[in-house]
Amino acid sequence: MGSEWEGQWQGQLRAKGYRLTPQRQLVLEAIATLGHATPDEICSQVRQVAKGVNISTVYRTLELLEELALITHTHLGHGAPTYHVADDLGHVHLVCRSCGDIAEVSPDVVSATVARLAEDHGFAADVHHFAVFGRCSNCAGRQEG
Amino acid sequence: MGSEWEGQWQGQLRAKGYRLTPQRQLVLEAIATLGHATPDEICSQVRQVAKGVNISTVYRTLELLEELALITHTHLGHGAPTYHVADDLGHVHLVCRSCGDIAEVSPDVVSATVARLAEDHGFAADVHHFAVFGRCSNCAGRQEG
DNA sequence: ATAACTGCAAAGGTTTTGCAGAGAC
DNA sequence: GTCTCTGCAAAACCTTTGCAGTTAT
Repeated sequence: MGSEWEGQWQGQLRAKGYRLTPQRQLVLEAIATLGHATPDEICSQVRQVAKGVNISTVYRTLELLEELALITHTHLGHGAPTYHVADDLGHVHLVCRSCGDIAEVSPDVVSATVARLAEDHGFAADVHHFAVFGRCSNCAGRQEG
Repeated sequence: MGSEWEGQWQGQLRAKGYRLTPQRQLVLEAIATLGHATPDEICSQVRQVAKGVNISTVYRTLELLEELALITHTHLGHGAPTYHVADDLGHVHLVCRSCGDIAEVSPDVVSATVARLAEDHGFAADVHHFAVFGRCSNCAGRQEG
C-alpha cells in the first residue's frame, strides 16, 4: 500500500505527544481504501486485517485524525457520518430524499455560493462538508406537490 | 393563534385515513411558535399546554407532518435535527465549526448553486435543508492551518 | 519506567418499536 | 364497533467514558 505519507504524519503525531500505533495506521488506510465510510464500516474494514480492534478505538482514532486534519467527515442526513481522507477533495454529495441515492458532483457547482459567503458574510465554507438534500433527476419527474 | 390552516390540513389527514388529534395540533403549533426546534424542545413546548404528551408521540407526529409536507427538518451537524414549518422559507444556516454559532442568511446566496444543480444534474435542491459548515468571520482570522 | 494507547464493558443520548388501553370516526 | 392513536416501557442505534492491562518511547 502507499507508504509515502507514513513518515509525514508520524512527525505530526509525535509533535503533539501522540504515538504511532498499528491501529491508527490501519484506520487511516481503511478510510483511504473505502473512500468514504461510517465508523462502523471503517471498523469492519480494519478488522479484516487486525481482528481484535474495538469500535471505541476507531472512534478515538477518527477524532485524532480529524484533529490532525488528515481526515474530515460529512453528514449525509440520517445517522452515522461518513469519513474520508482530507486530500480527497473534489466532490459534493447530492442526497435524494425520495430514493436515498447519493450522487457525487464537482465542487465547481458550489463555487459561486462559496465565493458569495466569503464576500458577503466573511464565512469560510467547508466544501468537504457540503451535503445537499433534494430530489434527484430520477425522482423529480415522478411526484410533485 | 392562527387557526386558518386548521381546516386545510384536516382534509389532508382524513384523505389518507389519518385522524385529527389534539396532540397533532399542539405539535404543529409548537413548531410554528418555536421557529425551528429539536424534537425534545418541541416536546417541552407541547407539554406546557398538555402535560402528558410523550416524546414518542412527538416523533411519530413529526414523521406524519413531514409526510404531509407541513414541516421539514434540517440537520445542523451534530445530533438532533431541527424542525420548522414548511412555509418558513427564507434562510440558510451557516454553522461555524469553531464556535458553534449558527447564522441565518438569505437563500439568495445559494441560488446560483441551486440553478446549476438543476441545469447540470437535474437535481431539485431543497433550499430549506441547506446547512453550510465552515468557519465564521469571528473565528476565521484567528486560527489557520 | 513513564505516559499514552487499547480493549472491554457499561453508560449516555437520541430515535424506534410492541403492546394494551383510550379515543376519533 | 372498528380502526387509529396514545402513553408507557423496552429496545435499538450511535457514541462516549472509566478502568485495568498493554505497549510505544
